[in-house]
This record gives sequence, structure tokens and C-alpha cells, in this order.
Amino acid sequence: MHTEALIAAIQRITPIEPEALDAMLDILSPRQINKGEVIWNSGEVCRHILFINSGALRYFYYKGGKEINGQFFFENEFFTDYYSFITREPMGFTTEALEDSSLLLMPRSGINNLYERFKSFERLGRLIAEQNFISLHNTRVDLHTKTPEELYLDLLQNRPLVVQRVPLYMIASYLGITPEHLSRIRRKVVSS
Amino acid sequence: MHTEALIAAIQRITPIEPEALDAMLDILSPRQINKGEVIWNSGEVCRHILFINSGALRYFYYKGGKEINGQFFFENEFFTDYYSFITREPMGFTTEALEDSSLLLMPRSGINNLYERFKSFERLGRLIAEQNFISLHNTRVDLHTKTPEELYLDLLQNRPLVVQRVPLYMIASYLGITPEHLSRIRRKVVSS
DNA sequence: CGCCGAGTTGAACTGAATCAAGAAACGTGG
DNA sequence: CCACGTTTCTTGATTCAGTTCAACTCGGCG
Repeated sequence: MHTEALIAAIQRITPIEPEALDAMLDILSPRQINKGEVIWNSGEVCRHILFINSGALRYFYYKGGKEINGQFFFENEFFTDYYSFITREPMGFTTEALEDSSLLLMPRSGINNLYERFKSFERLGRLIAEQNFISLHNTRVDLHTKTPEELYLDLLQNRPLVVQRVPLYMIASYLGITPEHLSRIRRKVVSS
Repeated sequence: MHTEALIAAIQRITPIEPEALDAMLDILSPRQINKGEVIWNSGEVCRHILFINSGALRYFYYKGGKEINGQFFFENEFFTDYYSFITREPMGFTTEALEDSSLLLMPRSGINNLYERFKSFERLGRLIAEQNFISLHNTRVDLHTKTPEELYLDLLQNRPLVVQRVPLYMIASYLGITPEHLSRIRRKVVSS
């Protein structure tokens, strides 16, 4: 099991003492998943936080029979449906592998145990939740105030991996526009 | 100082023992504010959670010189810029009284103190933060998937106070449309 | 080699913004 | 309690951004 990237990602967020890291390794379970496979289905309760060793994920929901992409995630990023994870309500969307991916899963029970044993780990959990909240807040403000073209330029700036590795038609629904329109925006942006 | 509504609102969320409630009363400070007055300015760090005894608030930010309303709050509701409150980064928006209002303010220092002394109070804080997160999540999904007309109908259903007590042109920017367009949507909805 | 999914392009259409003018509603001072 | 000015809301005409539908290109893969 490769855990170096996870440990490095954690240390980038907040320092954790070696004993806490050791205890964390005990609760990890690895999971390999192929491109296009579903990781978590809409309607299930989310019981894990996952870390992406390699690969890419997306989550999406449905609107009028069509898939709407909510967000994309890549190697060295954490992901969970924080809402479902906490409230134990069923998830409202489906999580799928965009590429063959190698994941590390941390179950809720194990995490709660770590929270009780290590204050530093509780701090880590809080910081991850806060990042989650902040990025949700930013997305909300952006959707509220920016044009599709501005949103696409932001994406190029801040999340170039999305533009490089996610098919255009998925990015389109993520931005709330049609693939045709995104294609035209891209032409315009490239030529300018 | 009127604290009955606050206590009732708390008990609706989670039971809190009398000693913890007493301790909480000690950290409260009341504040009267007139219609149109600013409560918190953009750029300040948010140091309080507030409870609305009576009146109404809104928060808004700017886009191209125009005010964009983020959310509206009424009597018996809590409000804070959760992001700024936690990270101590400056707030990105301004909070203002929509009506003459009577507020109760809880300072962060006092709240942290209560968290340490009473486990039940920590639970309350977590639940309020979660509600905050959930409503942000829902807003995000709605802005992503619904038409302005659907958003307005949702508002009528779920937050009728907004429609009753907030001027139309403020609701328009909240929904991401112009006042003219909202006026036409309203005409259409009423006549059907 | 041929197919199929992804991306592009064009033309017609539509929902929403903009601009401009009035009509209501509202509060304030006389 | 009325008159006036200001703010809010409505309505119409025009313009524009973005969608829809349909046809076509391109690249990868069986």
C-alpha cells in the first residue's frame, strides 16, 4: 500500500505526530478502480473519506435526465460527501472514476476513533472540512456572479488539470452551459 | 434583554443543560440597529455569531459596481460569516439591516470558552455549522440546475418571508436575474 | 477499414438583459 | 392629512447571449 503521498498531503495541511500517523495507517484500505466505474452511488450513505493516490474522479447528479457534473478531483486530493458523511443522510449524487484510479479509504468509525485519541487529528479533520466549506462557498459566489466565459478562464487559471484531463462535454455541464457553447468560448479564448 | 426566543431556538436544535444556558447568557450582548444600517463591513474579520430577536438582515457583495444579495435572514435565525469566523480571514461581503432589528451577539472568545466547558454546546456549534453547510450546498445545486422561474417558485414555497418582506429588486439579484425579469416571472406565476 | 464517441461549426430560435418610460407605493414635512 | 419627491415596480421595444438541432470532422479502437 502506497501511503507516502497521503502522508505528504496531510503534512501540507497541518503537522501530525508519528504515532497518530501510524494509527491512521491501520484504518486505511486501498481500492483500485477502473475508468467509468462507480465508487459511490446516489442514495447510499457516505461512510468514508477517500484520498486519491492516482487517477481522477467526478461526482454528478441528474437534472431532466441529463448528468450535471458537480466537481472533479485528481491525485493527492481528498474527497467525501461531507454532508452525507456527517448527517448520515443518503448522498444526492454519484461518484465515478474518470480514469483508472488508486484510492485510499478511511472509514468514519476509524476516523472518529482517531479524533478521540489525537487532538492533532481532530484539527486535521476540521481543516479539511473548512477547505470543503470554503471551496463550496467560492463556487457558489462564482456561479452567482460570473459569466460562463469568466468561469472557464478561472478554471484554466486555478484548475488546469480539469481542462487537460476532463472531456469538454463534462466541463460544460459543470459550468452550467452546453458543450456547443463551451466549444465556441474555447475557440474565442484561444484565438485572443 | 430578551433571550426567550434564542433559548427556544437552541432547544429546537439540540437540548442544552440549564448551566450551559446560564453561562451562555453571560456572554451575550444586545444590539439595536435601524433599517439600512451596516452591521458588519466587508473586509472586517467576523468575530460573532448573531441571533435575530426581531427584524431582518441581508448580506451582499459587489459585482461590477452592483450589489448582489447573497442571503436574507429573519427573526429567530442565527447568522455569521462562518468562513471568516473560523479562518479569521476578512469577510468578503457586507451585512446590513433590512428592517429595524434587535440582535443578540455572541463573541467568538466566549463561544470557544463554552465549547471547552460544555460538550453539549460544542454539539450545538457543530449542528449550526452543518446547517450552514447544507444550506450552502443546496443553494449551489439549485443555482446549478434550476431556471429563474423554478428558483422563484422554490422561494415562495420554502422561504415565503423573503417574498413578503424583501424588495423585489433585492430578490432579483439574489436569484441572479434583473428586477424587470423577476417582475415578469411574478406576473406569469400569479396569473397561472 | 469502418465505426463511434467527442468535438466543431452553422442557422434558427428563445430566454433574459438592456434601455427607456411610466405607474404605484411610500415616507416626510408642512 | 394631504402634497410632493423618492424609491420601487411594471411594461414595452430592442438587443444579445446562449440553446437547440442538424450536419460534419476528427481520432481512436475493434
